[in-house]
Amino acid sequence: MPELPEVETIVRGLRPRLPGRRVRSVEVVHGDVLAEESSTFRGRLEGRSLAAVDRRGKNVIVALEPPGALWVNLGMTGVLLPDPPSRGPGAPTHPAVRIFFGDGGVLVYDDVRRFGRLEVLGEGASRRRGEALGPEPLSEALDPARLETLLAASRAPIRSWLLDQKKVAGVGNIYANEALHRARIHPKRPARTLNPEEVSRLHRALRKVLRSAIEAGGTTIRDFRDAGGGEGAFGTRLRAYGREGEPCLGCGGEIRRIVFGGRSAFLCPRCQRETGADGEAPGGRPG
DNA sequence: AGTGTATCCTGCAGGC
DNA sequence: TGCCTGCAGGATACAC
Repeated sequence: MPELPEVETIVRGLRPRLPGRRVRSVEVVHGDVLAEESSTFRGRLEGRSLAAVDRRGKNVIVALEPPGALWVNLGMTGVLLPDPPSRGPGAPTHPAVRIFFGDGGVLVYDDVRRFGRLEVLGEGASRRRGEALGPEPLSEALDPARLETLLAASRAPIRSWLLDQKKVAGVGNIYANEALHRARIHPKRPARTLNPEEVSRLHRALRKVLRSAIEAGGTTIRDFRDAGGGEGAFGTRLRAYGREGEPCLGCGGEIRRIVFGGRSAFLCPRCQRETGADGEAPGGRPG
């Protein structure tokens, strides 16, 4: 569920609230969200302090003291709620892990489907985990030249390429579709067939859509909540994702849904041609 | 290397 | 109202 903008929104909400707090105890309600044994997880966390909150791709990283890090991948429906109310609006509905602090507060990991994963890593393992992910799309590390080089190495459909966290970190199905629509590139185009102009458009569209979504506090389709339990406002600004049958805001054509790679893709067949767009010979060279 | 499929789970919308 | 099917912001493992 949460992609880069949603995770960034969560991280910004947690940042003023977690650093400096010491873990007194950990309650594991559903051990299946842990990448390790419950006892191991608890033993690694209890007694340590939370030092900082950061994001890498779609992961929340809580730096620990003594040094190490709690990595949280939110899966489809995971949320991190600091000091939530115990009942009423904003209360956890499916708590999986509760981290109790010495000051009497609590951080709840709540996850309806329990596809999320929490893991406490040492410094080295945490660094290696970060290095295994592709560059951050909003960082200087991913300029158009770098993107072009990376794309040239792959025949995968561009939408699948964007979803691969080892290629670029943080892009999920919503923003992959949104960026491709804005860049007028068909989701199935093999990555290596994008010409420099298209790569440039994709680079710009990706950054713009991610930045705008962060500004809006992310996209709430159904489950996403920020650290305060609030919803993201970007849903009303989606141009392709989830708009099957509705008019394309660019040309008035009809947004269509296709399925490949096991996921829905949304596109405007007029703005995003699979072949022959603008006479640029997208779709690849014969041979 | 890339693709299709299955798996982990629960909830919700839509059709009947 | 109930039952059924399909679908969901993710990640991974497997066979081909």
